[in-house]
Amino acid sequence: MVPTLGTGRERKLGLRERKKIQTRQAIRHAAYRLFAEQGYDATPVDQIAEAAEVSPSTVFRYFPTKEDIVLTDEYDPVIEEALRARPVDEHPVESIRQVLIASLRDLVLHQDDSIVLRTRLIRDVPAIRGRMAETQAESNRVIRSVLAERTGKPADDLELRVITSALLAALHETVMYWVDTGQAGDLEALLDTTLDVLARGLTLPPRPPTDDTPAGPRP
Amino acid sequence: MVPTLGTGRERKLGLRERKKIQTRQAIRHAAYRLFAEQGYDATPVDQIAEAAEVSPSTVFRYFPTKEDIVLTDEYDPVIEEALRARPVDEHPVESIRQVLIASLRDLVLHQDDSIVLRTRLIRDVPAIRGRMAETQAESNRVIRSVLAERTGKPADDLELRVITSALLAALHETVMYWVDTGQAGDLEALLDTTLDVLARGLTLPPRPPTDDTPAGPRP
DNA sequence: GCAGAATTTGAGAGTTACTGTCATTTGACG
DNA sequence: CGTCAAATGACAGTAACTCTCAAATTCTGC
Repeated sequence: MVPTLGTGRERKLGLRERKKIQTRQAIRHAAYRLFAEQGYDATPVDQIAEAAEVSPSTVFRYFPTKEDIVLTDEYDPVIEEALRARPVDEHPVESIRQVLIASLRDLVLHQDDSIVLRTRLIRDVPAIRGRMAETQAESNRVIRSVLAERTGKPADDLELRVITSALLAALHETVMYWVDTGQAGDLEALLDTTLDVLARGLTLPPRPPTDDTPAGPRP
Repeated sequence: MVPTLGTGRERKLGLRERKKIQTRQAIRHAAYRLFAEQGYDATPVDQIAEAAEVSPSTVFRYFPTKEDIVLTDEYDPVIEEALRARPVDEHPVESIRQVLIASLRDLVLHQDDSIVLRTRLIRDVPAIRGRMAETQAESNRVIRSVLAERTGKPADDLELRVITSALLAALHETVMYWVDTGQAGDLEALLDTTLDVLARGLTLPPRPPTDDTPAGPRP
């Protein structure tokens, strides 16, 4: 099969492709609705299929596992690109900080609240939480490869592995904290705190907030 | 295989309790052997039950999920106790370092190679890897509570959560690295490297080891 | 437009990890 | 020995997948 090269963008999606995207979204929307209504475990795939008006086979064709209906994250390429755009000699923690804050603002701008739904499911459903480890491992790999490129170190270098895994775990924990506290605080400020702790070498703050600085997040 | 009965401290346990321990081990040993022989996914629980000479019901009574046959770690209480024994004002990263190195030496002393088998399964089987996240979350909670006690901070404090999750993720990554490289290097030295990276704020080493400058503290 | 190729879909049967129930067995103990 | 509680096994049932194959749908060359 020889696709016509360089004929514009993917503006001209065939009917087939469009239907696929449509089906995918139908399944996901149906699933999210049912999960919210009756819970994840209490919602069989058959029911999702029925609600999305497809056969159960089709659901599994689009999402290899039920968990994948919730956990399909397409942020990795975005993060990767943004990360590559940072100055080469910048401290990794600082680079991540900038990239995350930027994409976070983007999300807020687009009123995308699916993160909250997703994060709640990740927190509450063990199966999803487990599968989350997989996607996090993937992000890990992506970020590590960027850091490897710019430091000249091999991608399987222990120190790189440690840096990225610790970083990602800490960030994940921060979002969890945010959701745990009802998304009350300012996520940006929380991320700042987290990255500071990391940059500080996992120590507690050098001085306790005994003065009248009203900086702390108040849930 | 003839089990040696009633030796050592098991004397005080009733026959019932001893049989329970025996059954538990029989299941686990059968499972490990079959997993090694034919792979995890290719080994149904029924087969494990048969090999262990118990009914499938019994297997599920001892291990709620198939993954739990692999992932039952009873190290948490040990770690917790050892951690509490450290000086209160010690840097958390340093406390962990000491505790881990001690228990590591203990493992090597007892010729316990189940860690390697386990870690390989964790690396290679997605289902187990996923469930691993759960047990790690549990360890997370335990360690966090110890740190909370000695710092006076609430257990759900963001900074504590960040410290423990980053720490555990980094340690897990280190063991993975060790297994990836065929358990060739010295695990203690690897742990040192890792904890140094954390204490250093996730930076790369200040200067590459090109000259003969006497390095920092090397025990 | 149309025939045929390629792809997607649905239906159904099969496997496996679990869950719940209940009768039987087995160790604990006076 | 007899009784009681705990452990076990047999069985039925559910739900998440997997595989296979035929029917429906879209694409392609003419």
